[in-house]
Amino acid sequence: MRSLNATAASLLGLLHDGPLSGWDLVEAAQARIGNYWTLTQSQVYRELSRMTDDGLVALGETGPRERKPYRITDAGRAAFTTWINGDPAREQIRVPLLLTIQFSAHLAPGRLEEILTAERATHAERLEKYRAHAGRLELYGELDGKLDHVRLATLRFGIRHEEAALAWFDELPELFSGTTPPR
Amino acid sequence: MRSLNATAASLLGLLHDGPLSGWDLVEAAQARIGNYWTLTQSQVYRELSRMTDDGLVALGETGPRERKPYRITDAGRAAFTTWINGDPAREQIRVPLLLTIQFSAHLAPGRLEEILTAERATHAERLEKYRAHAGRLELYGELDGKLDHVRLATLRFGIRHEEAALAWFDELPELFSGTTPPR
DNA sequence: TGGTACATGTAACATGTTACATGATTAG
DNA sequence: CTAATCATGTAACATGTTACATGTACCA
Repeated sequence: MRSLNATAASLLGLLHDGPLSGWDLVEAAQARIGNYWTLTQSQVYRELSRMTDDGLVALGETGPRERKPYRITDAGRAAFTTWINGDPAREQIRVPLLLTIQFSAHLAPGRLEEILTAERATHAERLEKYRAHAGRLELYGELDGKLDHVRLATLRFGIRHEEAALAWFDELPELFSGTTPPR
Repeated sequence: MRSLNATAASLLGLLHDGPLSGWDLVEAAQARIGNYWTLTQSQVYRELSRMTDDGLVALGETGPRERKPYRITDAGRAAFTTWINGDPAREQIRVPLLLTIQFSAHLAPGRLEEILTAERATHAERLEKYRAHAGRLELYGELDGKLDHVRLATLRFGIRHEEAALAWFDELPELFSGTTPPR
């Protein structure tokens, strides 16, 4: 049996909480793992039919609006458990902005500053979004005593990284000013 | 004319400094942009033959060991300039470890700690590597007065992010301990 | 009754990964 | 002379992206 890829495994992970249609899965993935894992609707349907062939999920009765709920099978649960207990794959590192900087000698005058300003703004927005979300989690956690640690942990990862990005943007002018930093 | 992808554009960027063979390009890419952009040897040869067809690079005389130097053409330079002046693409966010955490309820006992320890170590190693590299750059910069700002800037990005990662690893136990952090 | 959100899916293509096959040159 | 490194390339496949086609149900 072919081993799972991270995207397929994530869908199985989401299906542990109960049957979901392809559409539901896209929504759930966006909400639960969308901050650090992207998948498209197209991929979801592809993985679902593949996993159906492999017996990892099974199709339920078609509901209203052609809704087709998938549920995880025992084989699916087994495959998922194997996958999750393996070593996580290496992080993907793909930062187009750093390519722009690497080759910034070829930029039109003023263009670098323009790009940096725009990029900094999107990072600042993301940070705000994460902080607001984390704040809501903590608030509800205090109210009902059931803090969603897992969600909070992944959010904190995003927060740390966005803070790092902003700090970097802010030290950039100094780096480019030509003064060798004291050691 | 089809527009460039970031990988092809990077190769053109590297070719601005003079003709390079496919092999050279793999090495150069690894050294210059490998910290935040991955490409395989296979991709390099594919992009080179595509760009040759499109007239963006041209093949020189075969040298020793079947060495085939490619040089950038005027069309290549034009395509590159257009590409680099465009908005950088969105960052890729793919963090398998966060999937592991999201679904950590399904981990075998003790497995989460094991994984976190291993992951933290690889981040710590990367941080050390980046710091050492940045230190060398700064040292040479002081000696000959020509500090490589661009290289240093991209390294600092990596350093900031690895520091963020380590700080996150270190706050994790507290997050999981169940105490709602004070606001 | 008409627009919006729900819902499924395919097609075509781009990009990325892994494995393999082949030969040239150099260093020990 | 032989192992390592240099060097090119193909094949097969996996994954990701974009665009399109189709139809359903709700709600204003």
